[in-house]
Amino acid sequence: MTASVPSAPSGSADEPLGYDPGAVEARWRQQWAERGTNRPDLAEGKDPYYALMMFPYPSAEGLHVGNLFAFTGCDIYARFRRLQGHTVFEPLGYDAFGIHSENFALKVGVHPTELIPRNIANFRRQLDRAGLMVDWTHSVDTTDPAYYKWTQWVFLQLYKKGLAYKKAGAVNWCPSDKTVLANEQVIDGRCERCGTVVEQRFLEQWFFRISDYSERLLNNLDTLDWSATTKQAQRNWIGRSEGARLRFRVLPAMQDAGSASVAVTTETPVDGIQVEVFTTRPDTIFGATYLVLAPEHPLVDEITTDAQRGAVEAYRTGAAKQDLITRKTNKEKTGEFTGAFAVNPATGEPIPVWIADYVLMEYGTGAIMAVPGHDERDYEFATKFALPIVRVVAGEGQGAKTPFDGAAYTGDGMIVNSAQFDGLGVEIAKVKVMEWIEKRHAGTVVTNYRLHDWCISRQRYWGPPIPIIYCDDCGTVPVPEADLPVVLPNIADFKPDDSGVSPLARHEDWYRVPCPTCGKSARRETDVSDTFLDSSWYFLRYPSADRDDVPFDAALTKKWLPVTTYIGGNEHAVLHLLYSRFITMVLHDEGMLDFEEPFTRFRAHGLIIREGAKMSKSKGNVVNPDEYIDRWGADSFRTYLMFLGPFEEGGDFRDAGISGVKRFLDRLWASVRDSVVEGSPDDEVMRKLHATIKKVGEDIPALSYNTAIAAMMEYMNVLRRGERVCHRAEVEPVVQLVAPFAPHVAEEMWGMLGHSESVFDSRWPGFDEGMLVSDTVELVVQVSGKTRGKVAVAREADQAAVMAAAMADASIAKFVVGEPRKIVLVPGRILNIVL
RNA sequence: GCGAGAGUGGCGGAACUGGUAGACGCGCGGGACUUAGGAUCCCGUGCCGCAAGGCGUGUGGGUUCGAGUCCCACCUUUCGCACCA
Repeated sequence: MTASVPSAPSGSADEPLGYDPGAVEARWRQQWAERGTNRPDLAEGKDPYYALMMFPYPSAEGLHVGNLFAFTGCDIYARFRRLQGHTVFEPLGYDAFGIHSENFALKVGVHPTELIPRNIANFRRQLDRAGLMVDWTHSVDTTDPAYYKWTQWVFLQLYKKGLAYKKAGAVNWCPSDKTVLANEQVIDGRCERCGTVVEQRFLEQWFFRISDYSERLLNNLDTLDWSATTKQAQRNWIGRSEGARLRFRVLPAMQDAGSASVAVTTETPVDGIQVEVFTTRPDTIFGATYLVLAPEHPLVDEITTDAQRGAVEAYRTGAAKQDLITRKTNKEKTGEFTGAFAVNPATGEPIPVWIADYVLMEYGTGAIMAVPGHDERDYEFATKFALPIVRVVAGEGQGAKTPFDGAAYTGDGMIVNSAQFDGLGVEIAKVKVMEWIEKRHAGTVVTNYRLHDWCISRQRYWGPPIPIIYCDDCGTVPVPEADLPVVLPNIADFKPDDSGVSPLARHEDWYRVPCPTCGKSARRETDVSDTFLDSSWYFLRYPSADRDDVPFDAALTKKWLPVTTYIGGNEHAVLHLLYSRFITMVLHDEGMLDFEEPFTRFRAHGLIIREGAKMSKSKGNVVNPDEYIDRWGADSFRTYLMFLGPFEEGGDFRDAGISGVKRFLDRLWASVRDSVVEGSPDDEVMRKLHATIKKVGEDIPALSYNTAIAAMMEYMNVLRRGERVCHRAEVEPVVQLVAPFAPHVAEEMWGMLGHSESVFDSRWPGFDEGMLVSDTVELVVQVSGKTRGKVAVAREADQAAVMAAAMADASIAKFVVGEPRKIVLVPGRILNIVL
């Protein structure tokens, strides 16, 4: 490519400024493709840098500006690293399986196998003109059998390790999507996708034992360079709490509960029925005045007395029928007495056993010891049902007999009414009580996690079939790896029904297969897997995307992974990242990966809003990238997106704003075009240039793109002040600074400066520290803390010299009446004369 | 309720370990060049005031020579989690 100056935009022959982005960008897209500029040598490249962005779901609406915002942010970072000398791998693919695609296909009546390639083609067209440094020779499409073959392989690795299991259980069922949802997909009792109230159903589901990894998933967070909010979100989700499991012996059914105490001994707690509870407050055990079981608790039947059976059954039926939304939002306490009593292992007293829906079967043991004095929920319940409330913790100014003032006391304090533990602080008491409990075999210290196992089966069509075959003789048989992929058949009737099984179950010709072990007629699993499984390992696939013999090549993986920087949306801060970490840990434990955390650095980008409002189709305020790129060019569009606000916070897209960015690029382009090599660069301009190189080089790694752009604009203002002719040395480095943001026009300008190689094969400019300091400095002068002016003094000027300079300025001196009480001089910054 | 964050001009947003608040851009006002300009260039633009000057970073206190920045109390708001024992 020789240096060339394109003709001025059409219809404006006298146009003094401004390039034609349409022509420039098309030319450089073609150049990049021909030269292979964006294809790193994965095998040989030095200093590898893996820049990953969350791959998009290729929707029918096309690329969203939010996608482009994220991708551009990642691309700028990647291009910057390349300019610094790294071999940068920046892949992109499509997350095209899942309910979202399938529902859309159903809505428009087009089969997903037709729809998805069409959407992908459109995405690719849009992505191509966005100027991303993507290596399209290493892409993935999760719906491609060449990809999901290995998704199924991942399932088999977990299955082999005993980490995939099938379990019948209560699942969340969305009556609208007609499918099972993961707990994570239920928000406030509603389907996160369609908002329909979720029902409970009992189905056989495949689960992954992610809960076995709770502790590692939690502890490893400390080693990761992730934003604090993302780490916190993961911590909350994993939900570790330290506590204890305590066993309460249930007394045999009695006619008269009042006489129970005579039968109580605590010496033989292992006999008979016991209820195990989870608590984080073992220190309050002396205040446990009743037990509560979840309505679904398996022991309820056994312990309920004949007299109470009717009432208990009625309550359980009511609770079961209740959908999750009422159960979780209705805070009014309800419950029923089982008629049974258990022994408080600390006091030896009998306490009633209740059932109530405020106790959840999924958490802890599904049973609690109620300490109404020191737990708000228990207090409310005890008040409503007239159960005894005992104080066992006394706070500041409280004693053993201080009555409750309408609420539980949940604060810190001293243990009271608890025999030998009286007088201890709450934290010490937790330890001492548990020592005592453990000695008496009434319980153990445990750590509890909220994280549940990951339900990966979906009774849907548009996903990878789970590679399992059921044989009457051999039982559950994994599909041999050699037989992968289990190809998703192209069926016309892919609409789910409420039978609780996948549409694939209607196709015997597909599911009827010989058993891989014995050869007898057997049946395939007809469920498909969760989309989150597709995306839990795709980053491993990219470098090896052209290999069909292995999921990921060992040498390439060793070289390129873990991902150096991962950029994506906060909406995936919990699930996708957690699942990816889990799968990576499992493969690590199998010896297939030498790292257990896939993403060394993760940053979540912010959200783009439009004119102060959220973008939505219904409001009709969605930004269509095509229109803006047509009008302003991709370079201006990219740079404007980054200029809106801090990358990690997002910004407010206003149509008017983009013109300022185009003007900036036009000015730079004109300065380069008109630059000369004769003479020498201006000192002041060069000082500003070096300061700008420093600032941009610091801002980009911090993802502070908006201020980097502002710094370059500021430099342009200095550079062009007085319409001077620019020296080439004053503009050449700026082309490199702007290149990550506006890659096409940067290439164009680089060519205009006489370079034949891509600007991205040049090296990021250095700066000279010596250029950043000058001999004189401007010092702000304050009088009693109020700014009154500024004086120019030598850099090393001492206090006397600075004072003299200040007093020489009449507009400052007039405020200094009398003798200063104190003079504060911060060299290079400020002089404060205190009167 | 718990956890994390955020409140700065007409607007988006700057401000390093406390040191000229409002960089940069939009918008707006004025000017230049023009038949014209939604093109380009220059100047101005926090508020009050003719000026000198005063007032200003959600509110009220505090620390300091000096506070957008630190401390205390409160208000508003965004995002997670939420009957998790």
